[in-house]
Amino acid sequence: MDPVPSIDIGKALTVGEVARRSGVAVSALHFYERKGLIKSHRSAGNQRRYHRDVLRRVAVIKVAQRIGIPLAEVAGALASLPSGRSPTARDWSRLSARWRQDLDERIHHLSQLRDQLDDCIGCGCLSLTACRLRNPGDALAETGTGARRWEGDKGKFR
Amino acid sequence: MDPVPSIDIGKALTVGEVARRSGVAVSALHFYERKGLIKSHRSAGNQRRYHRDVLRRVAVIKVAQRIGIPLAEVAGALASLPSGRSPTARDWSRLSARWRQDLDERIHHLSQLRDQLDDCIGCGCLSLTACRLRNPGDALAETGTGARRWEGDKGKFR
DNA sequence: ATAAAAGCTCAACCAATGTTCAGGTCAACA
DNA sequence: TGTTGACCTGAACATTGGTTGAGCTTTTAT
Repeated sequence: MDPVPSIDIGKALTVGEVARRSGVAVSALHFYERKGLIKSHRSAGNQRRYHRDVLRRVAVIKVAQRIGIPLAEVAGALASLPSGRSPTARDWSRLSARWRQDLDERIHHLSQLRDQLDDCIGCGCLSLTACRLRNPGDALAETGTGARRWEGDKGKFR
Repeated sequence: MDPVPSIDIGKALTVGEVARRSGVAVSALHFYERKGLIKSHRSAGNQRRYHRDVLRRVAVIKVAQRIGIPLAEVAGALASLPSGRSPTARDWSRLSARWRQDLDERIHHLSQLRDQLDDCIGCGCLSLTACRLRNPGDALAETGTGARRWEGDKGKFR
């Protein structure tokens, strides 16, 4: 077996390996690192080496992205995890429950919008005074200055 | 070949007036014009003057934005309208029916995602092989290279 | 030993939706 | 007539989530 396993490092992963196994591009991993979502240590020759738990972290990132959570928020959430250890099922539970709420609100928001649109298609009004579509603020508050949320996972032209 | 405004021009609107009455910034109106969503003619001194129907067009734009239709698509839709005349109730009906579909799909998409998330919160797995959240493609196809859709109307820091 | 593959950094660029600024002009009111 | 507020253009900047390229180094395979 392994003659020199000081601590179970379990073979660090290179950036290319992480990219292949997680399905995100190398450039994206660099980017996530700059943004503080993942960490690496360096080889003697200054190349990135990742602990295996990075795979789970990237998985969390990808799911959060699909839900529509901006990276900055994911960064905060991941930072709240005890560093050094891999996110456990319990950690994931905590994060995902929060994000689920977010998702739910978004769905609710869109559903209300759809209902208003249905009304409006009927009346065809776009009336300045009466149309609820044109006059938000009752059901749909313009909730301050937040990051934009994207829905789709498109935009992967390759 | 237009000696005098014979037809009821009804006092053209300045860009400031349109901004105040439509609730969008002057800079946004310039932008919409560059993108071909609205048109203006010019005063003797090269200032923009708008026909009143611009207000209705801007209303359509704003609603489309809330629904999450990218401007380029709105531009196409507005261009398909007989130019020169204001969008009628019937025009609006046609457009909004299409956009409603779009909205519906988006809601559906998000709902599926929520259901998957619910499953996953329960199991806490994020399993590489089993987790549907991590392995899209069955219910949620990564549908090609489309424009991103935004949900919120935030990001108006002023 | 050497060549190819993979990795490094930094900068520039993409798309979408605008805003802000600088420098100059126009229009309306007193 | 003068002043002030509204308007003009063009360029640069902002945000989010990355990608692409140039130029150079490290690692791996033959």
